[in-house]
Amino acid sequence: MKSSTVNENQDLFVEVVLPRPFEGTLTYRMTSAEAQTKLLGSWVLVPLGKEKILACIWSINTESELAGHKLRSVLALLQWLRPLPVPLINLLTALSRYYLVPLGEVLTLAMPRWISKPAHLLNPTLEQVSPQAMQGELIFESARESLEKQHIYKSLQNISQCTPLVKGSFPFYVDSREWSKWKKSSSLIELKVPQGPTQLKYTWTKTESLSRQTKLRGTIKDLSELFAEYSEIDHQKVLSLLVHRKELTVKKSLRTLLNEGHLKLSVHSLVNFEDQIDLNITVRNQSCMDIVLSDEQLDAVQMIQSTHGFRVSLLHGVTGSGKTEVYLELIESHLKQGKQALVLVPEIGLTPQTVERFKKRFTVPIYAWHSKLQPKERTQTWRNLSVAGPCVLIGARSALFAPLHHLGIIIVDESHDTSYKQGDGIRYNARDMAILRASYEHCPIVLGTATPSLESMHNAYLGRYQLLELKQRPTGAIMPKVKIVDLRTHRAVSQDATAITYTLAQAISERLKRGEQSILFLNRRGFSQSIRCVSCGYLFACPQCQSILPWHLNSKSFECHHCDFKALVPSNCPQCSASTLAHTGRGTEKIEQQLLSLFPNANIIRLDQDSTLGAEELHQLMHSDQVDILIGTQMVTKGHDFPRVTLVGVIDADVGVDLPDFRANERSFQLLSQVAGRAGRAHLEGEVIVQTYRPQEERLLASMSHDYQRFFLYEMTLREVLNYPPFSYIASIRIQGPPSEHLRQTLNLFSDYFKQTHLRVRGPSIAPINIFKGQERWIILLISEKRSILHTELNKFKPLLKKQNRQSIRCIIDVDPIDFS
DNA sequence: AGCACGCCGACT
DNA sequence: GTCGGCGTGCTC
Repeated sequence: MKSSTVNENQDLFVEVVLPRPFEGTLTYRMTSAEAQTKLLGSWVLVPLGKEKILACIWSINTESELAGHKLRSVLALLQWLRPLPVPLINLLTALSRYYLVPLGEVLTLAMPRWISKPAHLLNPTLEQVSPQAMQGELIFESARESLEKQHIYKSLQNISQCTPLVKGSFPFYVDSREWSKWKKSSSLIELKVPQGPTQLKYTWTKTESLSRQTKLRGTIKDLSELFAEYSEIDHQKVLSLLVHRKELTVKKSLRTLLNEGHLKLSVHSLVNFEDQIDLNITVRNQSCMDIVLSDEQLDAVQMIQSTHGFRVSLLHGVTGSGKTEVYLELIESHLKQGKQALVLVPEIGLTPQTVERFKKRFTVPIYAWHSKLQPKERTQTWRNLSVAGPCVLIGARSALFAPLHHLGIIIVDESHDTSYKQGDGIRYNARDMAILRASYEHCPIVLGTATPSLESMHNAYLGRYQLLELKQRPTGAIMPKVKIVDLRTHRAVSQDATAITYTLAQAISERLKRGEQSILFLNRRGFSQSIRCVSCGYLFACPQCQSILPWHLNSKSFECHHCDFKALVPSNCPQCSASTLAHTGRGTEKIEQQLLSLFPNANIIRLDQDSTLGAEELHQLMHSDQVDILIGTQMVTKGHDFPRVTLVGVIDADVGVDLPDFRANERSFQLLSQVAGRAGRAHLEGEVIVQTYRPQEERLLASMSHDYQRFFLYEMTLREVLNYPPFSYIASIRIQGPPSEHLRQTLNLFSDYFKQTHLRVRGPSIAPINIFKGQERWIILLISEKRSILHTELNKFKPLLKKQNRQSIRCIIDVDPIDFS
């Protein structure tokens, strides 16, 4: 990219990525005259077929294999859009290879759907008309010629290089007939892009004397006087100096002068993308001066700061150990150096609170980035970021691809959270990609969590990550006592409240008396109804394939999802012959009813997927004394700090562990640890009651004693024996479509194919949950001890997959899947 | 993705 | 005899 040494008008070849599902880049010509600015990552308008679309420059070459072929030229270099940061280009390229997603699709991650008002761009540099030019191009060409006769065309051309043209924002008058004519003649291209990041400064240059001006009166006279005084003048200033005239009249007169060639319009100051970094600016709010870190926290900060450049630090700290303080401290030091910070959080729900906390602490802009953001806000933030100085960006997954140009540090909060893995579309893991981005940015990254994923901890032990532990709670709060209640021996408190044992009911009742709060946690995620014996805990398994048998309401019988086994429910338990068979999977509403029957006077609120309660409202409610008991699913476990909660009850700690998922135990442990962290965060001692049919399992015993190490060692042994991650690498092939011969053929083809490879193959097995009626979903698991082998095989397989991807069958590769259903 | 080309059913 | 279905394949 040494444009200065390239001869004028010598052709360059640029490799561009288009937001289309193409595997690689496309090559276009570009003259070096256009190439005076930095090109890498720049946004250009290119022709593709008969379309004209926005693309991003991935590389620049002076030679090309395709030279001499029918290469087309870049239409325009859109200088008002800031080029994509180079580390982001590298990240997207790597992501595309790692997850086997076409580059073009990957680009859309860093390219928000610019759905603000459509802007218009005058086609400034048309391709040369070739003999074989299409009809459309000829029409266009003639339109351009007629336009070129007007001086005004040149002016428009200048402007459109620097900012998109939006009707009404012209410095001169354009009537709507003319406008629509241009649009129709396709000399204007409609683009959905944001307007330039800053307002443009227009400068007028007087070229000829105005003596030949025919009607030197009115506004024209005013203007000519103005231009006599100033040889160069800002467009806005013209308007402000002629406020006594109607703006439209001024614009019309300007147009006349322009059209007759008395004036030239040149666009001078572009947006200045070369920001200057302010060192040692004040970033901390005055009101936040008195924060004192504990020795542990201070150590962690110093250890992370001890090296410059890229390094992964795993910050392992129990709930309430003050990880956020560590983040804030680290971020502050980077902000002081004029750098930016990126904070990834798992759920949209806790973003507002986190944002508030950061806003209190820092004077620099704090931006939020999540899916609930309005398109307008999103575009605004995207634009702000591209020119931002020191700032903090807090967001979910997709914030990772935000155009931060001075990234100084990345924080991944709750880094164990599985929602970092995107479950549809481009199935990337934001935690892993964040590490990759940090490596390209040469900046530190901190993975914070109370329960590290086995993969992360494994990496820490291998020395790939720096491990930092926060073992104490600076507030002095002690960890809650955890009591395990064996559902096989403990009876329900009453006929009307079958889900609640006497022990739990007793504990709740105590809190009610003391005016403290309880949280009841119910995890019913992705679990179809099944039947179990409440006496011995026996769960019906398929006699043919050992998987858990789901019970179907419509057939009132068991139907195995992995084979063709079907059976009616027996009246007695096959294990202990008791007649105490009951359905699993109790909903939150049901629990609410049961609680009301027990405590008719208690104030109970429910929080689940279909509850309309926002995070703000919940917070307020819980801090008031209008709530005694909160019932909820996953959501109650995250981020909230409710000081008056002293009891957490887990209704059924076994939900989810029977899923055909080797990470089920890990997730259960993480969930239980997190739930336990909700109890007794302030000065009141907390208690956790866990109801379970399997009190002897390690995930429970370890979480009971708040012993991550114990769980880690136990589970790692299992993973090693079974050869699961982190001792192996997995990819899955998901095949979805209506049951058909073609589907069966595809499944057979794939499984036969993989049997010839070096990969371990499991499946195809049908996914437990069929989302769409009449659709089947199959999964083939591919396992290898070497990541490179897995990738090589997947790449070899990909053409085959693409070929089968038809007739309403969808085949997807999922690298590092977390979701096996 | 969009768009054209291409080969088989119900209509002026 | 044509209009139109979407299956297939290409776009620098």
